[in-house]
Amino acid sequence: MKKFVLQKEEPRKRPEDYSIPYAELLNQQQMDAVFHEKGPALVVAGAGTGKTRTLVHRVARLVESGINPSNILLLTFTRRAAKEMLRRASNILDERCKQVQGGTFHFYCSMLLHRYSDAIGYPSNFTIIDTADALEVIQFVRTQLNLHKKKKRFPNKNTLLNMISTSKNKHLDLRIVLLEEYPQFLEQEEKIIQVAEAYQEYKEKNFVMDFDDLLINTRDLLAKNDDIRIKIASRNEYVMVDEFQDTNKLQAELTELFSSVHGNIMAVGDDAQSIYSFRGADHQNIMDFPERFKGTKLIKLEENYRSTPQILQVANNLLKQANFKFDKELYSNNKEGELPALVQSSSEHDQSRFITQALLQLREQGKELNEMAVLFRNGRDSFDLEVELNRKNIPFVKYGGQKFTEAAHIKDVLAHVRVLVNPMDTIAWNRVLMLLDGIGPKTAQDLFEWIQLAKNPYQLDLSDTTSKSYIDQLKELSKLLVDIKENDRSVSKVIELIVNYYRDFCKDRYDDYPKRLKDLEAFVNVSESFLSLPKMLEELALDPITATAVDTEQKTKEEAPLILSTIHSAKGLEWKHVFIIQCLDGIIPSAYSVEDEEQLDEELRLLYVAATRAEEMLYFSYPVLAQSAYGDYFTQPSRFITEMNEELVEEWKLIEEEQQQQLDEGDQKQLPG
DNA sequence: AGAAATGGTTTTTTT
DNA sequence: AACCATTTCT
Repeated sequence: MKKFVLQKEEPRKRPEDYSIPYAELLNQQQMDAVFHEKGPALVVAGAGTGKTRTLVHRVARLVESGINPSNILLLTFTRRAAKEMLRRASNILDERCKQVQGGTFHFYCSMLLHRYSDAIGYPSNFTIIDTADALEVIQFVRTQLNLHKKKKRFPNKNTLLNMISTSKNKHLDLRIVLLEEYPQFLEQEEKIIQVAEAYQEYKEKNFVMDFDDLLINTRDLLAKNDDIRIKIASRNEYVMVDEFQDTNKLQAELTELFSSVHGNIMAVGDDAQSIYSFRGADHQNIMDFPERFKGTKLIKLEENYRSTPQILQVANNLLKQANFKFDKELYSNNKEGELPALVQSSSEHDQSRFITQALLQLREQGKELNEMAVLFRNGRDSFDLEVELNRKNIPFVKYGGQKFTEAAHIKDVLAHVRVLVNPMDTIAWNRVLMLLDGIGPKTAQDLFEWIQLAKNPYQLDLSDTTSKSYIDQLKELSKLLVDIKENDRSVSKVIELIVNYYRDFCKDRYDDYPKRLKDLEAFVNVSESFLSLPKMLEELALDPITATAVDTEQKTKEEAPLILSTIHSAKGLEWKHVFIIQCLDGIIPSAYSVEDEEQLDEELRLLYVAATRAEEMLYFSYPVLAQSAYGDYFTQPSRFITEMNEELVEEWKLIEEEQQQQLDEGDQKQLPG
């Protein structure tokens, strides 16, 4: 027998043992995070302090040290963020980094639940409903319960879903939620609870889960089945959670469960950037982390590499206004810049003119459009600007506000897909049938009862009711569905057929149909990238198309577009020039938050997040006059801006060209000879 | 009875 | 602009 001696492999511990020169690329605190070995760690990272950079290098370092990439779990706020980080890690190391488990809590939970569906009594092909679907279910059970016929106005479906979701995310009784947050609806408590129960029942009967269910059911799965928990957590040798300040209590619990075998958990976040409490996020999670995970190593990243000192001064000054103080002061060794601008315009439209012209001027100076961004509190705050940008042919993409896949016309098309994928989908059939003339909630419901019993749910010949006005339309629909079912076509071909069928409905229903028809064409193109109809539905639910509109044809040659974004959707991103528009009291802070100190603080953090996106130059802009249905009225600039130390910003005055010329002439007259 | 039209109210941010 | 409740139409 021959002996072969295996050398003992020294675990790589010190930076010098690695091929990547980490010490040259990172500062000391970042190094501490990247080289943190075992046990829990909390990285408190201020805006622009290289948080993402640190996570990316930590992934690379762990993989390089020999950890199997699929035993690393990286949880992020969006799937896009996870993909981007793994791409960057692959760039600095190699492709192995792409095998790191990653994504949102919802995505990872969905994966686990599909795998262990038996344990919770669901079929493995249960479907996920997004917010818009959930709203339709609420609407459906609401009409079924026939709750109206009361002088008192019943909460709308959005409010109802918010109530239900809050009670689940914060683990409170629905009554308590009503008492604390919706006292105006307390009178209707019984009926609201009825809706909540009917909603829950619908989901269980139809084997669907909403976003909250994904988290709750995973928590229950792991908490009640120790064998499954150990199996899953054993695999998660290293767990990292990004944006920890925006996780909710459930997610904090899940974090603990996921890492419960190895205990190697690193959370990264910034309590000053917590902006999702409306969704149940609890920035207390950051403060509680060291208690939840005993022996936590605390690492603080404090040097900002993103912005000029002038921008940071403004950001720091904003935070000082908080009712509940932060112990935070960003500093930077970056080179000096200009004072942030405070721009007052006479109207919203003049504001749009200013932004557009300023953008064009910057472009002439050689700046790329995609180095600039316009940020705002609400999706609608950019409507006027969008019109102006279109007029000036400035290409832009908008993030936040209504998503592409949430628009009614796209939902209509998708409802046909859902009917084809699952003929028992009540809500989808409802939507499809109610498009037809003469079919309302009741008839749609009756037809669905019939469909449930039919041999072929797509063969809609109800020969005995020929007298009905909608019978011909029903035949058309049936022809489409049967045809798609019987032929094996590509996803995009199917979408094209549905769009062709739907086009006339679109024209009838919407005045702005040209725009919507364009969206439909774009959707046919987008659908090419999906492998199957069920996969498409799943992907779109967990990772919806975040832009508001999608280009019909990929205009590859054209320049990279300007970014318009809600502040919420701008999280984690950065641009050289950042314009924050509609800085008005009532908008930011939102009128709904001014009563409550904590909510007011969140609005302040929102403005802080917006301001810290800027690298070179920051502009706050607001109009003094606003239009409403009843006429124009004067507005107040945001209290956060008026309370700011005025030396930190420079006021810009907008002057019309003619006025300027008159001024010039006036000046000349005063000049001697 | 049930669909469509009309009038008055409310309107955030998103996985 | 979307939504809810009520009124009018088929």
